[in-house]
Amino acid sequence: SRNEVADDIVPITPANIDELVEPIKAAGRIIIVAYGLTENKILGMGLRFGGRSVYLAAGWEKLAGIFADEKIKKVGHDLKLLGRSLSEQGIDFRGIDFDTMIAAYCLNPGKNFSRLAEVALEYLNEPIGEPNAQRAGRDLLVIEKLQNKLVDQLRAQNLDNYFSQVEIPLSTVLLEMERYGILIDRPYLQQLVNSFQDKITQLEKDIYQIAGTEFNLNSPKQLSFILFEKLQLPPQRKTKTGYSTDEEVLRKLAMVHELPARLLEYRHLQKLVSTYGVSLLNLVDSRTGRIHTTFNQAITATGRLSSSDPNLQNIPIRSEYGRQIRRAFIAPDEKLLLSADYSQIDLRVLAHLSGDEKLLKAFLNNEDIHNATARELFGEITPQQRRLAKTINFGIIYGMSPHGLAQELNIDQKSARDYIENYFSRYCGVKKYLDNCLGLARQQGYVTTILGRRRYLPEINSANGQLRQAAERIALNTPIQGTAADIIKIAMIDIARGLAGSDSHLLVQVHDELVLEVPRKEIEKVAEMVREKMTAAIKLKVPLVVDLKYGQNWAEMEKWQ
DNA sequence: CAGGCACGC
DNA sequence: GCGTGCCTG
Repeated sequence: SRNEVADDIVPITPANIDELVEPIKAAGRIIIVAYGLTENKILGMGLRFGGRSVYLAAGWEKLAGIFADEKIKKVGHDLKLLGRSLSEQGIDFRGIDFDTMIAAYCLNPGKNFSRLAEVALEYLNEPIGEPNAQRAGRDLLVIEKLQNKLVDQLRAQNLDNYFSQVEIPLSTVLLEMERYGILIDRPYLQQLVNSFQDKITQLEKDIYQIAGTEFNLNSPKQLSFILFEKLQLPPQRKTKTGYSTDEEVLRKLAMVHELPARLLEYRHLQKLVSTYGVSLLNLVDSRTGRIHTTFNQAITATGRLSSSDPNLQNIPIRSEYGRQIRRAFIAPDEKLLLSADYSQIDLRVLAHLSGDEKLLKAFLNNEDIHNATARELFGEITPQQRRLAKTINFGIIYGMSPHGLAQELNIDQKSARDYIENYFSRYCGVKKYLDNCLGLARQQGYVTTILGRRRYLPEINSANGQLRQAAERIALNTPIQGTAADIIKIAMIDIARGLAGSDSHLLVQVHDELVLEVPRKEIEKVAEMVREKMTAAIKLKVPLVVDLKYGQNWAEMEKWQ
């Protein structure tokens, strides 16, 4: 049957491409495969429409009108990537209708379906060979068959709406965000890198002097020798390969020796320079001065997005030096950055899913949730008790064990267990809900989010205690984290629609935060629209609260009302 | 390529 | 709990 498929595809010379336009329009639907997308180029492209397949080795710009036409439905595998590539060549891409990567991800987000071959193997039990001249013809038919199969399975899991109304529209929103990019203040960032680099050089000198020898500061192995053998400092913790030299360890050692203190600062600055300084500067588009990340829509097991090249979801914020990096993300003069983040969305989701009376009441009264928890658990709200309550709240969301909580709070496991027991006796709705999650997970082999997306947990009944407990934490965390992800996805689609045709743009999503670029004149209108779309994305038993900020850069922002 | 480490939510 | 990325060896 391979030959039959291979014969099915017709190579088209650039001169004849124009003749495809009318038939494609008549078909109204086109399956696309593209090869060699890596270097902002395309090596070849297969198209299938109206029951026939063609292969183009060049000349697809003549089909720009087809690609840009929203009414012509596009079917393929990772179409956002194709859209990015076409965009580099000045060709707009609209009308994403079905994506086998995203469909397969919706059905099983725990698996890697980044390549068509992996989806074909899973759902058609059909291996895909090495690329060759006939590859496109076969891939087009594979996608056609896969679509039918995946549509059936989505329907069977009642995910067809979620797929077509959330994930598919989202892929276009993400494509636009990637294409638009976020502006970088390059001279500022370069200057900042230089000044950090000077500090690093000085710290290196100091550390070598204190150690009495030069060594590679970036090597935990060499550092471990200096700290624990040469200087005879007390090791705190072991790793697989030796003694740990992580931040927690160095903090302890810093109390008895000055080298670890310097090293902490060195590591911090080195991290900022290498991850957020140099590499960020290298990724700025020289034409636009902007950074164009890639949002991965089909990577995480919980349904969150991820971001890479560069990762804009882990830009520093906590330390002062870190905030200086963040300051390099700017709006052009006539515009502002608008940041909108969900307040405590995870705990609000937990309140909704569990129906716990105390948690619901705290949010309905718009209380500070960590204060409310502190009052409930300890009867008082000292800063210390609030911190404790906050850590416990985080622990609940992460399905944290007594062991994990003990480590986080630096207390013994017995005390940690007491805290957790106390929490569950006060918030018994939460306790019941989490127990029920575990029961369902064990019985069904999966857990679900509010929109019905599943995450399978093959290890949930494992005889291996470590694996089983890890699966149990996942079972507790995924419905919460995954539901929060569902909610912000809906909000993004609604906001993008609200912005259509305007000069305001979504730029970045950071799990519970959206960053937009907005003309100064529109800031009030857009801020209110964003708040409205985010709070109304989904109706929960508690209100969704959104905090808005605006400013010329991503670090220095003022509250919006 | 795995491990250690560190940045974010 | 969920990611990405730098560096070393």
